[in-house]
Amino acid sequence: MQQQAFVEGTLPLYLKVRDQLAGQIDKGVLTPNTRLPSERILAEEYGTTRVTTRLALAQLEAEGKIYRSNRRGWFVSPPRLIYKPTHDYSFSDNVTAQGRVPETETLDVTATEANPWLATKTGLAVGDPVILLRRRRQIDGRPVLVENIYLNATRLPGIETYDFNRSLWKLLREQYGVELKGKRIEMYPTALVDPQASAIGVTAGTAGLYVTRCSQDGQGGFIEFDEEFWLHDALSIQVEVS
Amino acid sequence: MQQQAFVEGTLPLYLKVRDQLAGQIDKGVLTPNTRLPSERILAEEYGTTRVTTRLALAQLEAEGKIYRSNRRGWFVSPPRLIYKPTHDYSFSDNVTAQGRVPETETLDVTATEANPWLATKTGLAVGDPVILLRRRRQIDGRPVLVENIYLNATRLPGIETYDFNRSLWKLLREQYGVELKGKRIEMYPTALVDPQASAIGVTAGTAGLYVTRCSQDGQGGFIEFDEEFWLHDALSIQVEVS
DNA sequence: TCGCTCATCTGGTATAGACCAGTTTGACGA
DNA sequence: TCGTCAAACTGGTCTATACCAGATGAGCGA
Repeated sequence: MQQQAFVEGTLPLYLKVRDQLAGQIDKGVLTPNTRLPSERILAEEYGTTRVTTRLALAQLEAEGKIYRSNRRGWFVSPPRLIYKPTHDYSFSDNVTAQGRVPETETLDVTATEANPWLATKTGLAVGDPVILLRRRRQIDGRPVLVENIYLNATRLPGIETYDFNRSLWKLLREQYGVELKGKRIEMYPTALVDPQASAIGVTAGTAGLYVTRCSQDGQGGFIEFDEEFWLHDALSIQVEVS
Repeated sequence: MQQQAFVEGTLPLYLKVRDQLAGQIDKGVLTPNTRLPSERILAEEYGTTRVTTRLALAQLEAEGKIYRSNRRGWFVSPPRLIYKPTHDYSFSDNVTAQGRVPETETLDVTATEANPWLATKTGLAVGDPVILLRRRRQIDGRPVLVENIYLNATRLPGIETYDFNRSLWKLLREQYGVELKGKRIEMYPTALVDPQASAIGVTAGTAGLYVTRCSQDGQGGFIEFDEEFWLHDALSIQVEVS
């Protein structure tokens, strides 16, 4: 992306503070996952108050340059994970391939039924049995997304008995002989609200990216519908068409 | 997306205000492009201060439910434009097809050279001649994106003389016989900073989506590299793979 | 050595003001 | 009737302060 044009002294104070900190990040003085000085100390350093300092920090957070860890402080954001939704099937493989450490936790598994919203998304009938799987996934120890996975219980009998802390894609292939083919992906930026915000451990209102993915097998049968809530600074999406 | 779970009275005040306003929007009491009451009036209504009220408004803004117009007030966001980057070539056609009114303004056209950053993105050599075209695009009178388009000046001689307030894709096809084929798309959520923020007419720090698109013709030759800065609440992206 | 407690540090939420800079509107005058 | 201009109103920025709740780490005791 282009650099911000230099602007003279009429720049608001909170943007001057932003520019100072952004400069230190870009120059590498502050490296990924480094903690910034506390808000009170920054306020004193720049001769202003916490409120104004927080404006500057919120700005950097919105740009994806820093993130906060609940009541522990502000940290420099690591590089974004490159995510190719049309190619990547395995979160773990993708994270590992980029030299980072993935982790997946299953939050809960529930047997339920398709509601009207899910029915329109998947082509199921309202009331069809589905398994709802909620997982949290981390990169280098930082939670970056939570996901709700709706599985076609008719097509995948007994799937709720397996271990979900591994690649779902491999499970489907090895246990059910399913090869995922077609995908319909939809995404837009939004803020994370509860319950997803607390599941990731961020405050409500943190910027995020909402991604849904509907997968089918080779015959066009519905297999799984995936709803992902990402931290907005954690990923960069790439799509190639030819 | 899922609804936020109901939480009891320990909810912070600014989230209660958020929920009240969000309810009015969801129920249709407040309709798209309606102005909200002013911050001072909302503060009085909810028995709190402007700072807290602004927290609630910022939260709704982050969710994409409302947007602000500089010193004119807060407004309810219209529906997101559905954008299929792999299929859609024409902004105008896409907006029109969704029953809305597009508008394109050319900000400036500059003859320049590929810098190292552009060279890696496009495959051009550093110093190769390019035309930089900056445009602003609106939906229903609201600016929703600015874009920097880098055109291959060698491949498209004299292109700087045309009218750019129309579809670039049609211009390329009709005047140069170019059919865009391959595309490499990259996008991530970030905040808009100057000069893009002022070009759209929002304050620096407004949430946005940064999209780049590199297009080639049928022979794989580089045609144009497009850098788009969208308001984050203005679009929903859809990608289909089979 | 290990576990617990508690002081201290962090950000999170909130109040109560102030002044500034664009936008809008309505009254006034030509 | 129409344009002008000033008042009123909007959000934008900022100060100064307060208290809360979760995270942390030092130190104490078993």
